[in-house]
Amino acid sequence: MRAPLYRQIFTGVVFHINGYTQPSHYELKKLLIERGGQFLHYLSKSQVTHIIASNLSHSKEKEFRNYRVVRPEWVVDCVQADRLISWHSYRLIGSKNMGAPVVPLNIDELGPQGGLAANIRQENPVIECSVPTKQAISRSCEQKGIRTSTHRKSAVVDRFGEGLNREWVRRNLATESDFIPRYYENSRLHHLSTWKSEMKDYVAQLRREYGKGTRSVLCGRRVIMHVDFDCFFVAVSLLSFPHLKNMPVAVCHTQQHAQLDGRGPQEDMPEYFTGHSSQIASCNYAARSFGVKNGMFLGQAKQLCSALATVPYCFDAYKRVSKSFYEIVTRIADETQAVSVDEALLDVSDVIYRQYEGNANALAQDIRRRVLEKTECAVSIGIGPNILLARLATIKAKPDGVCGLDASTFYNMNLGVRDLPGVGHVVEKSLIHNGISTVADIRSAPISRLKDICGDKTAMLLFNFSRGIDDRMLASDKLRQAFGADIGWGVRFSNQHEVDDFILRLAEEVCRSMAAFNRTGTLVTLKIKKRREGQGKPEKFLGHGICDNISKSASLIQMTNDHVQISSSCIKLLHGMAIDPLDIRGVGIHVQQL
DNA sequence: ATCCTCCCCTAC
DNA sequence: TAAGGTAGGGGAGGAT
Ligand SMILES: Nc1ccn([C@H]2C[C@H](O)[C@@H](COP(=O)(O)OP(=O)(O)OP(=O)(O)O)O2)c(=O)n1
Ligand SMILES: [Mg+2]
Repeated sequence: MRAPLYRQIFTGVVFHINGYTQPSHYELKKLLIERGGQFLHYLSKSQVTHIIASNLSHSKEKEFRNYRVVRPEWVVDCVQADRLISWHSYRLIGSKNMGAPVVPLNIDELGPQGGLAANIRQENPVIECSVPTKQAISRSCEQKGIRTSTHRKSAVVDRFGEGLNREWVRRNLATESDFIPRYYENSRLHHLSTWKSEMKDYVAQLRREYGKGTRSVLCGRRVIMHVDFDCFFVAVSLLSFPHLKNMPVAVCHTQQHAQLDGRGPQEDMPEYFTGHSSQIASCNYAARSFGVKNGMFLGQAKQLCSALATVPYCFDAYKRVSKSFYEIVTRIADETQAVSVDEALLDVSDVIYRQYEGNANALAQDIRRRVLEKTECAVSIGIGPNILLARLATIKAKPDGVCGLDASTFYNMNLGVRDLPGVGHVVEKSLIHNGISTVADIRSAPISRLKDICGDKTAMLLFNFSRGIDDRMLASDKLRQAFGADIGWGVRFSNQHEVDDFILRLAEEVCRSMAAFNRTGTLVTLKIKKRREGQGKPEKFLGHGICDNISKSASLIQMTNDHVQISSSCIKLLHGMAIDPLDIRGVGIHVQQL
């Protein structure tokens, strides 16, 4: 075998060339391959390490946003220097000069070729791909704890005036060692997700206790009920603040809950830090009459309703009330599906005949009375021949009522597309863009057109929904298919070590949860939220702002829920992504193939 | 055809 | 001060 003619400087580089280039396609390919590079004729996103292009169309730029896109001069200069030069100053997309180093290629991802390691280390000798040990982390935490003037924590990099170096802001960043438990304790969305799983389990347990068998589903007309608390968080929190009951009220995080303790703002603080971007989890109907909505920022809500009162979260009480609620409905219904902490679907097809002479309304009022007596909170109930119509009936039932809905009444409701479950703001927009804004419009559109707009499955679902048809059964207790943890708040890193540290802690979180359910898996996915080029301070304080989402997955050799294996695999995945730690605004770890 | 990877969307 | 999580349905496009 002959020795290669050139030093194999491009070993491990898998490249794809896009569009017209100078030097030509052919010349670049020759230069790269002769020196150990691997050429992909078609872009394979999982394999490619570099995309070479001189200019990109708008859509290609979007598509390639998360890849190393370099100008052809990089190849020429590497050849000239006879070594692999850092690609960063040859970036075609994004800033040409980034302040901080970017992680090297992940050599483990690229296969067994031996020659690459030396090259990579040359390209960036500082950063090693390694899993921090427990000891290393506790050591680093000890260091963080020291607050003498000589050992002060180094400054956080604050490029966008987010106030990251204010003492109280710093204490709430993801780099703090107790960040994850503290954050989870206060995150409503985390609680919402956790409770959903817990309530599914609780329903399964109650059904065993109550001796409920699987319903003989196949035949006959169904009667489905959709039971949902009215402004759940507010209703429960107001049990502790009954004097506010008739005022417009919202549940949210804010220091000031002013009307409770009479305190005003602490001191002169820019608006960005004073709760204007606190989200309203739930607001009552008095507040809604001003246009206030769940999920809205407090600042915006206050503009609509200056008298809006705020009350704090009472997470323990929400869970307590929810359990009481599920005890009541699970005992009564033939079949129960937990939809969320405050919402259940019931199949009552048999029980209304066995105990209520076919009077669904009487059963519904019975449920409402029992829940009110037990929890002091109101539920509304929608009744229909299927899940869709029961859900839509609930809209009419609220607040504090019951409503039945059949297909013919549904036809006359003149609903907008957004009212259908499964149509969110994106699908709504593309439907409206195509001249379809109401349920009646969907009904008169040919299925082929719907398929073009929103894909086969969704089109079929909407086609049926628009005619009041929904054959879905209540979800039986299916085994959970995935475990994950995502955090997109307070995530600000100043160096690679902090990122690796956080990934280890997040992996521990996922593994803890898997162990609790006695489950293992083989497919690990790392999701990163990366600040989009050109974006500065997020709209929400310490939030993720507008990001590109990047995910990469890896198969493990064997089933596991071991955090060392999972975090090390994630750290390898991260190093294959070429992301500046300063741009990371969110991290998620998921395990599947359980 | 069907699977796999890397996404996007929705709901609470 | 704020606490923008997550499971599951689904699609595009390449690999098998
Ligand atoms: N953007 C949102 C939506 C909901 N929730 C929480 C608080 C709600 O109280 C609970 C239940 O959500 P619902 O959609 O059922 O809303 P409500 O129960 O508050 O009001 P209603 O059901 O009367 O419309 O979930 C939240 O935190 N953030
Ligand atoms: Mg509700």
